Amino acid sequence: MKLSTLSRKQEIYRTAAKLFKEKGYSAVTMRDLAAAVGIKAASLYNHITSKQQILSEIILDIATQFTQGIDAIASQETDTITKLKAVISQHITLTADNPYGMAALNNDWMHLEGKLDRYLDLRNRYEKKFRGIILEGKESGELKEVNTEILVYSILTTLRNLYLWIPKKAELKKDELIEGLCVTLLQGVER
Amino acid sequence: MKLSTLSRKQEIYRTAAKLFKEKGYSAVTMRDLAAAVGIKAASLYNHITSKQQILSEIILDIATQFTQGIDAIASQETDTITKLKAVISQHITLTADNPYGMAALNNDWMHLEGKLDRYLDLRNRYEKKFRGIILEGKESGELKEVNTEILVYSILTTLRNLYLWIPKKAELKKDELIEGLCVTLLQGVER
DNA sequence: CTACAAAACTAACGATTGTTAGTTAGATTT
DNA sequence: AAATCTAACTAACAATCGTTAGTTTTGTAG
Repeated sequence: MKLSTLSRKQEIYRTAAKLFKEKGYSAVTMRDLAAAVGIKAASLYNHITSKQQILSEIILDIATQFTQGIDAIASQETDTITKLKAVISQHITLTADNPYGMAALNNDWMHLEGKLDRYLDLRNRYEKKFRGIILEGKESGELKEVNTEILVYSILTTLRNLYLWIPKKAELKKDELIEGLCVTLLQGVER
Repeated sequence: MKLSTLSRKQEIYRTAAKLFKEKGYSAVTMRDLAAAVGIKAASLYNHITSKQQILSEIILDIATQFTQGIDAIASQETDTITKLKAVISQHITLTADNPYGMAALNNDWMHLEGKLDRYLDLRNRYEKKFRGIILEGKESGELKEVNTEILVYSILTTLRNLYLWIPKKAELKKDELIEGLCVTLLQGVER
């Protein structure tokens, strides 16, 4: 019973994330979600407590993973390029694991209401750590003297939007993807 | 009267785009929009015909500009790097002109309903032209032999999401931004 | 000053929203 | 067999949605 409850609950979360990606949080009704799961809307409430909570759970779960991951990477004692490759690799791994959740995180975070501050904290912490890695690399001479903000924006945007693209290119092996993205983002494309 | 009607209408469109960026199309009610403009919801309909039409107008206007722009760039008789710089420059210019509209285009296109096919046509045409420029550059040896799809994804994603970032960094002069992005995207950051 | 049109208003409509209450079928435990 | 529990159901709620109808205010041209 505990097992079946849990799997039903997780089925609801997964289905919700998928619908949120397709239409956005606000456009998905509890009746949409229920139909996709194969039950009536009221029955959802035997497993979840509110629409809000579904969104919060999806987003904060992923955001926490990212923040913990970059904390670990930033505190490693290696060169900047290695750290950047680890960041890229983490993004690819977590996105491949949960592309629908990543979509919700990117597009629906502003509907978090009660958990909004918590999310923004995690997001700021992540960005600060990432910027720290970049600054370190510029000081050590490993990175070019490009405008820091442009660089941070450019890399983070590419990584944050991987969810739009990874599911469609499943044939690309993860290792090739990591390698290809590292070359493109770090070494550029101009010969 | 024609003048005041037009400016009121355009005020509604601009305000709508701004609200769409903040909360997404579905979460913005006609009462929200009316309040932001300073009138009652019913009064909006003296100027516009439906919520749908506001979204369609905002998105298709920008999408058309982008497609026309890349058609012109692709048919130029210059090297690939020059064309790519022109594409980057166009993105920066159009985004700076209308960052809220760019947000709607990126996040709310799936709510276009009747005009969805038209939008997808424009989008596909744009992507094909862009991919064509990339392939040309690889054939001529101007670009490295990186996976084409990774490259197309990486550059287009960065450019499409400039709206998230340009308004906050207004102090950056446009020329610096173009130069900085070209270096970052084309030549990479690794020394 | 009058006439007319543009643009605001109030009121309300039918539909849909998230959610609650109360009930029931079926499985598990005692 | 009786009791309990889980997870589904139907029905309905108050609120809010986009939009329409009808009316009043406002500004301008003759």
